[in-house]
Amino acid sequence: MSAPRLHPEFFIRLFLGGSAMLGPGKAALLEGIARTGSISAAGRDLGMSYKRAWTLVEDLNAMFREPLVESARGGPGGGGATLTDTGRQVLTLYREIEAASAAINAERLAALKSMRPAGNNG
Amino acid sequence: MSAPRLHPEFFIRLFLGGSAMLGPGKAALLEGIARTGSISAAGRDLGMSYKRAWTLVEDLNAMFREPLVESARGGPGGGGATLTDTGRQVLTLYREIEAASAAINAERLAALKSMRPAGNNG
DNA sequence: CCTGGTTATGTTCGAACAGACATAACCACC
DNA sequence: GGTGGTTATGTCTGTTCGAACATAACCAGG
Repeated sequence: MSAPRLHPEFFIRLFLGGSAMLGPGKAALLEGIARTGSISAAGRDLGMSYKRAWTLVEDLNAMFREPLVESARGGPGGGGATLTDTGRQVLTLYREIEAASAAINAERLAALKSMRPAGNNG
Repeated sequence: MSAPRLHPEFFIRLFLGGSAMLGPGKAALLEGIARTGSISAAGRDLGMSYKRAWTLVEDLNAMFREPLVESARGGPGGGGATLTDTGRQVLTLYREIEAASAAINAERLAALKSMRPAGNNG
């Protein structure tokens, strides 16, 4: 196993106006940063390059009035990154949206899956 | 205006196991076929090439036990395509999932949008 | 002062993908 | 029998996207 493949059957991508979009990748990255305290560590966990992780963070910080991630070069451990209050709020809202959608549609999703060919269920 | 830009805010992509996924594009295509009775006409409406539309139809037909689209070459009007019962069911379920998710998360989505910079609402 | 781990950026290469052409088969209709 | 509109496929090409590589700045700690 390489990246802890998030399985969900339910991928939600939010379009917040302009080209600002928020999906599973950015949410997972925010969560990884909250957990590890580092952009690069979060990126490693998710199997993405530091460059890509950093680019996503830049996108995230640009798409809200206040940044979601605060970062520091140097210092103890070489540096690090943490979620701001706004970052935590956005992540929480996204997770709630995911969970609520999955819960309210569980039956419909099961109906769809029951129409699939045998042996192809994930 | 080129393609009748589907409303968005809320894009849901379902992973049904294996590489089978169902998202807004395929749903719109199914709807277009139901409306126009033709793959190419539906493709034109959505601003996609016939090739692409046909490829998506092939995918859709392969991912369920029964085909979602039935097509005929030649005949009145040169040919055409229609949704099967399965096709209508799948489309209906997907639309219901979209609607239910949007409804139950309207408030959370508004909260997210309120955090965006001014003048960038879509 | 040197080292190590991190943030921050630029550049380059390859693969995946979408779009544009091109063609053939099919059949009601005139 | 030709025409027209459609389904059905293949090929090619340009573009986009990610991965990989390379560097630099930064600073606590030994």
